[in-house]
Order: sequence, then C-alpha cells, then structure tokens
Amino acid sequence: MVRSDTKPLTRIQKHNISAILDAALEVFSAHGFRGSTLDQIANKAGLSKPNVLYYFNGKEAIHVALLSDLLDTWLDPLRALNPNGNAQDELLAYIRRKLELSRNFPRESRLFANEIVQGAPRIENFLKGELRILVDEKAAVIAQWMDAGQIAKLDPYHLIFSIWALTQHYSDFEAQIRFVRADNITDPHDGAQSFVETIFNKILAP
Amino acid sequence: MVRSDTKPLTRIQKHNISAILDAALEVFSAHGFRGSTLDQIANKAGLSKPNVLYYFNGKEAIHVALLSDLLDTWLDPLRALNPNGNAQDELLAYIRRKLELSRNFPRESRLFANEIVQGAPRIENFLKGELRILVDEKAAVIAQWMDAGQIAKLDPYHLIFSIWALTQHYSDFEAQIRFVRADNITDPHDGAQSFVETIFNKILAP
DNA sequence: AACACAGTTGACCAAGCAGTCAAGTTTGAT
DNA sequence: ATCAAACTTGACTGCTTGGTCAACTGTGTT
Repeated sequence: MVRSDTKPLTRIQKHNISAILDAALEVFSAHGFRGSTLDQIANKAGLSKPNVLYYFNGKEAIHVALLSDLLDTWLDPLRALNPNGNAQDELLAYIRRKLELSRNFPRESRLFANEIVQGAPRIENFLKGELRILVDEKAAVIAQWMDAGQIAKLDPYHLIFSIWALTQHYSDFEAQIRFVRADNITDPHDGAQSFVETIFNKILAP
Repeated sequence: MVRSDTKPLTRIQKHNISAILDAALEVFSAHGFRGSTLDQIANKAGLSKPNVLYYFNGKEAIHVALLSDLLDTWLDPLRALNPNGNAQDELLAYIRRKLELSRNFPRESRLFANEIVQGAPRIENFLKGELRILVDEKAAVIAQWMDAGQIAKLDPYHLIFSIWALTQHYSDFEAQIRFVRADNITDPHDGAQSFVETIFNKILAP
C-alpha cells in the first residue's frame, strides 16, 4: 500500500486516491457496504481491481477512509451554533446549513444513512463519543435559550432530532420523493428550504 | 415450492412460512438485501437452508413476500384520513397512527428505509403507482382544508413528507438516537409522541 | 398396515467475491 | 541514458453464497 503518513503524495497518487474515493462514495452510498464490490468501485474509478488494492489495504479500508472524512464535516454545522447569538437566528442558520449539506452532498448523506439504518456497527464509537458530547453541549445551550424565554419550551434533544429528520429526509429518501412527485417536480429539494424554515419559525416561536 | 394459491396450507406450512418470514424480516431489516444470507435466515428460523428453499423460490422471493405484505399495511394510516373530518384532528390522528406503526413495527420500517435509501429499485412501481395516487388524493384534501382556513397554508406535499420524516426517524435512525442519548434513555421513542404532536399543533395552527 | 404425499437434509455445484503475486511498464530524478 | 522506485495488471487462490438434487423421514388418510 501507499499513503505513508510521512511522505508527500505523488501526482498520480493524489489523482488515483481521489478517483477511488469518489467511485467508492458513489457505489457504497447506493448499495451499502456489503452490497458493493471492489470490481464496481474499480470500474467506476477507471482502474483495475489490483490497482485499487495497491492504494488501499482492502474494501474495509476504503469505507473507513470515506467515513472518517465524512464524520468530521458532519459535525461542523452543529459545532457552529453560537451560544451567544440570538436563539431563533442561530437555530434557523443551523437548519439552513444542514439543508445545504444535504442538498450538496446527498451521497455522503446516504452513506451515513445506510450505516445508521443498519445499526451503525461501524460508527458506534463516533456516535457515542464525539457526536454525543457535542449534542449534549448544544442541547444545554438550547435549554438555556428556552429558559430565558427566547424560544418555545420543548425537549432540546427531540428538537435536534427533528432538525436532523427533516433536513436529511430530502436526500436520504430522495427516491421516494422523486417517485411520488413524478413529473410534478425535477429536484426533490425544490421548496424544501422555504417549507422547513417556515415550520421551524412556527415551532420555535415563543 | 409449496404455497399453491388454491390449496389451504397445512399446519407445518403455516408454521414454517411464518418462521421464515419473521427471520427474514429480522435479517433483511438489519443488513439490507445483499447484506443478508440465506444461511442467516435459515439459522434464525431454525431450519436448514434447503428447507427454506422448499418453501420459497429463492432469496428474492422471500424479500418480495415481505415487502408486499408490508406495503399494504403501510398505506393504511394515510388511507384512513377522512376528508369530511376536522382538519386538525384528522392530521393529528394520522400522525399518531404513523408513530404507532413506527414504534410497533420498527423492523418493517427499517426494511422499507433500506429499500428507499438505496434508490428503491424493488419498489419503484409501488411508489410511482399506488402510493403516488393516494398521496395526490390526500394532498388535494389537505389543500382544501387549507383553502377553507381550517389549518395553516403550507405545501401539502411537503407537509406529508415532514410527517413521514419525523415519524419514521425514530425507528429508522433508532441506532443514532440510542447511542447519542446513551444512558439517559431506554426507549428511543420516549417522549417522541408528545413532542411530535406538540410541534404539529404549532405547525398546523391557522 | 399401507401408501401417497409432505417435509427434510447432506453433499454438491457454479458463480461471485476479496485479496495475492509475480512479472511487467511508466515515471522522474540524476 | 540510466536506474530505482512508483505504478499497473493478468492470472490465480480460497472462501462465501445462492441454489440443486437425490435420497431420506414424518404425517395423515384409508
């Protein structure tokens, strides 16, 4: 394998590694880990299977690389919630960031969704660790805002879950929306932002 | 294979077929179609693999049997939405039925979720057919309620999607909720009903 | 008791799969 | 131009998996 952590990557390495990761994202997000094959990934990346394995130690290693890249950026929108800002503004900005992430990175969102639906065996530690700490911290912030009467009193955890549910639904369940709306719509995300913002305005109003 | 559509099922057939379907639901909902093996299903059902194939024509046939059983009951809550009832009451009753379904049949919900996340290749016809017709019909009813001023004016399709997103989240993404809440909670559904009803009361208020 | 049919399974097969390897070609620094 | 390291791959291996089959056992009806 390549990718020693010390040496800089060559031009070819950079190119092929990113081709593999992009192909793998496409394949894993569409078929899940077990439903994907190295041949599919190699084909989509325009490389031979042994060549893919020259860059990664195995199927699992590619998956891990994808997930750890992803999990980091996944936390950012919540991390950016500013305790000193205005409650309503901060929460709506968070919702907007989440919706944008979901719209711009639907494959990443589905990769994540696939993991969770199947019991999150590979990201249990992330969920119980980093994510949990961050959620606890921000739930406390939200609770303070509620106590101060800035927004309606609700269970802060359920509020966060409801934001996740609504924002991710448009990418994770895109197929359902597309088939149900059929010709009436081109992009499943159409109207999502204004709808979601409208209802959260109602939900949060003190 | 057994299960001619004419003859009644024997005692043994009834027992084994339901054992297989129950085992398959467990396995498919946890690992997806391709992630599941006939050996896993046979083991969980307490039968040998050839014996499982004596009752079903193959892996695919078991999956189809599960899905067609499921899809039918999946429509019921929405079907029961009464155009002549009170808007707010009807919608909240729908939400309650959806939440109960999600709480009582989490495996079925995840089986469905697995399909959709992966692009719904096996249930495309159901989504584009029966479901779409029903949704169009009920969206029209909701639109009338809105025009009559009984509930707030919103996009009826997005309203339906938001109900799906919020109710199914608690079973489909149960793993995430469980790991994030950790010790603070035993059942991920705790508090879900009162939270979801509260926010939809706010959302629908005219 | 006898018999037809339902039910069961060990042994097997062919295909698909992740991963290996030896032998090859390309790249880029000198 | 040379050469070592980087890169590439056809051919292979061993394992898993969906599915078959012939031979066997259990069931219930007369």
